[in-house]
Amino acid sequence: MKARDFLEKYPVMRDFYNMVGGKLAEAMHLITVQPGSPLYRHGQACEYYLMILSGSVRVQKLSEKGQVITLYHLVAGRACELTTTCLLGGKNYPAEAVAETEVQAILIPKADFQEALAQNPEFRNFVFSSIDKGMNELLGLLEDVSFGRMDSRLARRLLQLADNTHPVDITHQTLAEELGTAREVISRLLKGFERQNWVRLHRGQVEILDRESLRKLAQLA
Amino acid sequence: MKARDFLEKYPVMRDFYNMVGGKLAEAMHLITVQPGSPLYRHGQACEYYLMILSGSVRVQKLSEKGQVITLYHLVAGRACELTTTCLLGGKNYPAEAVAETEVQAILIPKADFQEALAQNPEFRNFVFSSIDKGMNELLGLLEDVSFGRMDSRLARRLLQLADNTHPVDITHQTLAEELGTAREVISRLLKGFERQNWVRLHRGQVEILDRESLRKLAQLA
DNA sequence: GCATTCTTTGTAACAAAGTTACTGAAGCCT
DNA sequence: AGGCTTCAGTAACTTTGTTACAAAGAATGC
Repeated sequence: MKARDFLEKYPVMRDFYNMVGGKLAEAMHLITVQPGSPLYRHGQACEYYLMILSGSVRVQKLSEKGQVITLYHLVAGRACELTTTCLLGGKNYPAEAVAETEVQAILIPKADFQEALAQNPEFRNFVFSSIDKGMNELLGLLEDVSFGRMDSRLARRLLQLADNTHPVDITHQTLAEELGTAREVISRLLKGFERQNWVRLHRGQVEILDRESLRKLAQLA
Repeated sequence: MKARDFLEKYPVMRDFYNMVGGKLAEAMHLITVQPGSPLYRHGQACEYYLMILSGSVRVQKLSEKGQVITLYHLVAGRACELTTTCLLGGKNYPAEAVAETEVQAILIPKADFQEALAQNPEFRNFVFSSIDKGMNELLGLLEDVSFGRMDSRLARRLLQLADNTHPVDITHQTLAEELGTAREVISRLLKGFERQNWVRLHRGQVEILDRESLRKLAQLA
């Protein structure tokens, strides 16, 4: 794809494109991933720098018993920090990434990435602060999981999701995987929210009735 | 301190010293920290690369309510990965580090660190894989906190601690802060272990009687 | 349409972990 | 010895996680 067409199609990438320059831009691969398909799997070797152009990706960690917790989501313009650290460290992926929608992404081969990292101070800076951001996000999650109450965490997540599309289209199971808990816990809590008239529940959908009360619950811890 | 004396005193640093070379070695500061004193605090700006020469440091995250969870421990020869990411990203510390014993450490000023990072491929590699290791350790902790049972986690930690010194000298409170739970939970679980004759409890000390049973408990998740 | 099957949700009963509120025991200091 | 501080024990209760089903809604096949 020509640079012009590329930038016209993905305007979020303007700064990135200018930063990395034409040479790295040529090394990039463009990929499309279907919803539900993996971008990478646990244990897989890490060969490419990964950045999302469009759509949404869930990065999650599985336990041995098949339990799931979502680490973060990748949206347009965000590089996957886990991939980046992995690439730097030369180890295999410690988690997996799954497309939530159809996803467009760019891959930059390891060698080209490393060359750019060595030669381009601006890019180096970009990569380093992205790692730092990712680490901080993970620490926040750890704090939340360790000390936060589940009702509070659920309320917060619902509000976040409602910012994008209101009635939030999501199953209890998926919410459970977002927060690293069991489906039954989510059902129980949501039913409680409904009794307070904070939400109305439908199959595969949560309708938010009282943002303010949810916000208050989300606040505390 | 002369290089010779330094290496004689801290033989773990041989490889590191050879890697970074004399120039960086001259930029290093040597510090001593008393037990209980902080090496850095949450919110503080990060100005130095940090590596431990002797003693032991606990790196921990505090919640707003004063709850504590230990992220990892630094021992001789280990660089603090959180410090490193922080330094790369230019942000403030998202956690704190406290000396558990008397600690000797070296500090490398940010500017010297960055120069070495740019110019020394071997050092770059070292730093990158250390970050990767730190990230993986944190992900492991997250998994453990999210899905592991507390009795299993406690058993594992006791065995780890017993590897260093046998009767393990530690209070229930400190164990709780290691695992990110409440003191009461630890007391309850330890009392259970004692009833099974797996341990004997003393003030500020846990004596391990049945390693095998603890190991079995530690195993499962 | 109607039966079958799969997915999603509801719920009860119980276990594990976190919280609140005390009590008592052990060590330290004067 | 008496008083103070730190550490440990425990009961009662709440929240969260687990196990085990049941039922409702949606999709599929006939």
